Amino acid sequence: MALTPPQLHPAVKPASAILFELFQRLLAAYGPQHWWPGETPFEVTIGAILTQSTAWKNVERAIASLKLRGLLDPGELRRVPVARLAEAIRPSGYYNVKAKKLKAMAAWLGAQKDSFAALSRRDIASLRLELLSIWGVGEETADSVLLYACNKPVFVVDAYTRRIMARLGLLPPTTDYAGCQALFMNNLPRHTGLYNEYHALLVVHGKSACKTDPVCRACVLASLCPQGNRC
DNA sequence: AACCAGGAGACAT
DNA sequence: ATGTCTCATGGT
Repeated sequence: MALTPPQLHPAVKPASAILFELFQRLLAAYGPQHWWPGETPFEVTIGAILTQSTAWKNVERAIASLKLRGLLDPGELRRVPVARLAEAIRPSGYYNVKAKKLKAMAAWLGAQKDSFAALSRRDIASLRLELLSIWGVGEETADSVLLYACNKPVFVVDAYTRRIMARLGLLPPTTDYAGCQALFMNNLPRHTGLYNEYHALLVVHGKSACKTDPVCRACVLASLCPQGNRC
């Protein structure tokens, strides 16, 4: 094509500006979240699997149960029979599949010498592919481990992120994981601390009143919503 | 008392 | 490639 039509009106506000403003508002409204709730990178990783489609409250119970039984350790997870592991994580739901997932993760960690320090030194792209190859680890779980356990600048996308972005009109509702992740990573500086806090804030906001209301009142993102109060 | 949580794998289309 | 089903406890 030879010609690019002249821009008749100034381009819409760049995505980078919108995303940064969104972040500022969430931070001002909810405050720093200091995620991930977990004392060690290993515990973060276990939590990332246990929280799949599950309320965090139930995950806390499962993790407490693992601690109580001395199972919150990669070696112990490898040793314990799956049936007993399933029983231990029962409050988190889906305990049979999740027991298998924890086993798969523990086995892989063993091949990494159970060292998150070593993992954190590795290349992001190849590490992500390896995490995705573990049974039970999908994109969100892999990215949660990369960001919150390995301190990598990788943006985590979840159901809340998708819904909020769609309601703000920043993405089509059908946008896939990679597309949603790209919006953030291509328009924000690749800083671990920023991604850490941003994702946490999106989750916190997602759980707020805006969850079910088609039109939410007193929403902290009100001024960013295109048509009415729908974030 | 239905509805749903900080998803992912198996399987059909 | 995209859609549907399954997995399961506990809170609202």
